[in-house]
Amino acid sequence: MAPLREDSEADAALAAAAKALSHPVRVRILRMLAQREAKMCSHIVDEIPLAQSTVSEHLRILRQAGLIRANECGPRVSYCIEPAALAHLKSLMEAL
Amino acid sequence: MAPLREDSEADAALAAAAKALSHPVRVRILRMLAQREAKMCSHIVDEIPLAQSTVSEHLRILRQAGLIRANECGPRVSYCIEPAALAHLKSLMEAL
DNA sequence: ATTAGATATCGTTAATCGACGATGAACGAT
DNA sequence: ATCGTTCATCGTCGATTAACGATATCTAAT
Repeated sequence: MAPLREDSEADAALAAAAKALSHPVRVRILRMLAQREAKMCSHIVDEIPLAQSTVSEHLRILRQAGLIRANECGPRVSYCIEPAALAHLKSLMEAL
Repeated sequence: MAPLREDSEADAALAAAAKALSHPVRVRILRMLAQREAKMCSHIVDEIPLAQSTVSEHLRILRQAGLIRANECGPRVSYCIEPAALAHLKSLMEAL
């Protein structure tokens, strides 16, 4: 029942998460969100010297990796950490 | 004395390490090296279905990121984990 | 000196990434 | 109904990545 190479899924999962963290701006965003509970997208854009569309793209990557979650409140969107995903990533790293 | 954005270096360091881990083959290589003490390059090539030059390139990336070390023994090269770098990476991850 | 084996490096190609401006969709306020 | 704000998506462009085969280097052995 076990796959031929039992670690290959964990390899892919860790690589995918690492890829999401492989850009300094995304690490910075994650750190921002880890400190305070949640942040409006516009607030994040204000603190990062990049175009709004670029920041939005980084947020999309973090979101698709499952590391952050978006909460829509009217026209605004607030982002927060997804604690379970972050914990999972940390455990994958520890297992190395 | 502290820089304006005190975390930017840690951001860059974590992003760089994550980038080195952002490919499943590199995760797999790191896992192989973490299990046994060291492995010959040829042994790694044998276990991975990619061209020798491609595996060598992945090894170079891991080496330049400081995560592994190469020991030349005659015409052979054996690779092993760089424990301090791995520990540093883990602590950067934990700090998230 | 030649050969064989083991690696690293080079050059190329297709694919992916990072950044941007422009546009579009959703919503609240006027 | 229109407007302004907020955010996501699209199209584009240059830069980077991943993979390969071919080639160069280095050493041990013959």
